[in-house]
Amino acid sequence: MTKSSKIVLGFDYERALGFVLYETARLFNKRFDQKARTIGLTRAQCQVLFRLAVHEGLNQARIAELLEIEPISLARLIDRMEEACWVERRPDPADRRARLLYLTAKAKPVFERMIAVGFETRAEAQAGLSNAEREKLVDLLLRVRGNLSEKSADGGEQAR
Amino acid sequence: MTKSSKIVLGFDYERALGFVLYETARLFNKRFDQKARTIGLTRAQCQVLFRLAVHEGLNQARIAELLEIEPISLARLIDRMEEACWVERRPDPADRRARLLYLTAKAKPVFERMIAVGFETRAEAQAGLSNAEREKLVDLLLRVRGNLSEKSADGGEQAR
DNA sequence: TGTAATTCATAAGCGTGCTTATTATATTGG
DNA sequence: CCAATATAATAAGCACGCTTATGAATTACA
Repeated sequence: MTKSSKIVLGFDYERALGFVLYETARLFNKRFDQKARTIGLTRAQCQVLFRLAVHEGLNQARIAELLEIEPISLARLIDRMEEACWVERRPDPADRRARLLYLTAKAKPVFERMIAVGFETRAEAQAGLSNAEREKLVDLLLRVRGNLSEKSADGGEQAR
Repeated sequence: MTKSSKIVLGFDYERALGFVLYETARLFNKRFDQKARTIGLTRAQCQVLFRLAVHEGLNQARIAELLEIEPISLARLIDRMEEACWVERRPDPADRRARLLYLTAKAKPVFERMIAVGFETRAEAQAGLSNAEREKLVDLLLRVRGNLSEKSADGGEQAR
C-alpha cells in the first residue's frame, strides 16, 4: 500500500483536481445539510435565498444566470421552495412569459441562522488552515470557476 | 452594483467556501461529462474504474469507503455500470452477503482515454495557474476534505 | 451454544443537477 | 405587418448523491 499504488498508467488519480474538488464539495454540502436540517433548508435553497436578498424581483432566467445553473434546475428548486413558502413567483407586468421572484416574510428572519450554519461548517472544513491559506484557497477556486464557466457556457463544442 | 452589494448581514456569500467549492466542482464535473460522453462514462463512473484498477476484487462496502460515499450510492452506480458492462459483481466465496467487484474486458482499454479527458478538462480549469498554485490548491483541498470526512463520518451528532 | 449486535447489500423516496424538447410570448427584419 | 428568430418557463427522463429502513448473513460474547 505504498503511495504509488494509487497510480494508474502513470496518473495519480488521488490528486486529480476533478475528483478532489468533487469529493470535497460533496462532503461540505453533506455536512452543511446535516446542520441546516433544523432550519428546513438545503444548501442550494440557502444559496437562492442569499441571491434573492440582494436581487429580489429578478426573473428566473436572470437568477439562474447568477447561480450559473440551467433555468430548468432553478425552476424545480423554486417549485419546492414556493411550496415550502420561502419564495414567491409573481407575474412580470412587462413580460407575460416571465415570473419575478420575491422572498416571503418567512424567509427574511432565517438569514442569521443560515449564516451561523455556514460559519460552523466552514470552521470545521478550514480547521488547521491559516487566514492566508483560506483566502488563497477561495481565490484559486474562483479563478478555476472563472475558467470553467467560460468553457461550459458554450455547451461543449469540443469533441474534436 | 458595487462589491459590497453581495453582502448580506455582513456576510459575503460570493466568497463563502461552501458555495464557491460547490459551484466550481459542479462546473468541472459538467465539463468533464460533456467531454467524456464520447466514451460513454460519467465522472463518477470513471472514478469507480480508477479505484477498481487498483483495488479489484474488493466488496462494495470497501469500495464505497474508499470513495467516501454511502454504500447505497455505490450500489446504484454499480447497477448502471454492470448493465453497461463496465464492471462485474461476483459472489464472495467467503461471505454470502458480499459481492466482489471486477472490471470487465471492456473497461480496461479505456483508461488512456479517461486520463486524456481528465487532462484536457483540468488544463481548461487550471488555465493561468502556476505549477505551485495547482499543487497548493490540491493540497488545501485535501486538507479540507480530511477535516470534513472526519466530521461527516459520525453522521451529524451536532445540532447542539 | 444461542442470542444480540454488526455488517453487507439493497429498496423507497427525495434533492439537485443535467440534456433535450415544447409551449407561449417578445423581438426583429423584410 | 408579419414571418423568422429568440427568450422564458417548464416537462420528461436521467445520473448520482443522500436518509431511513429492511432482510440476510456473520461475528461476538455470555
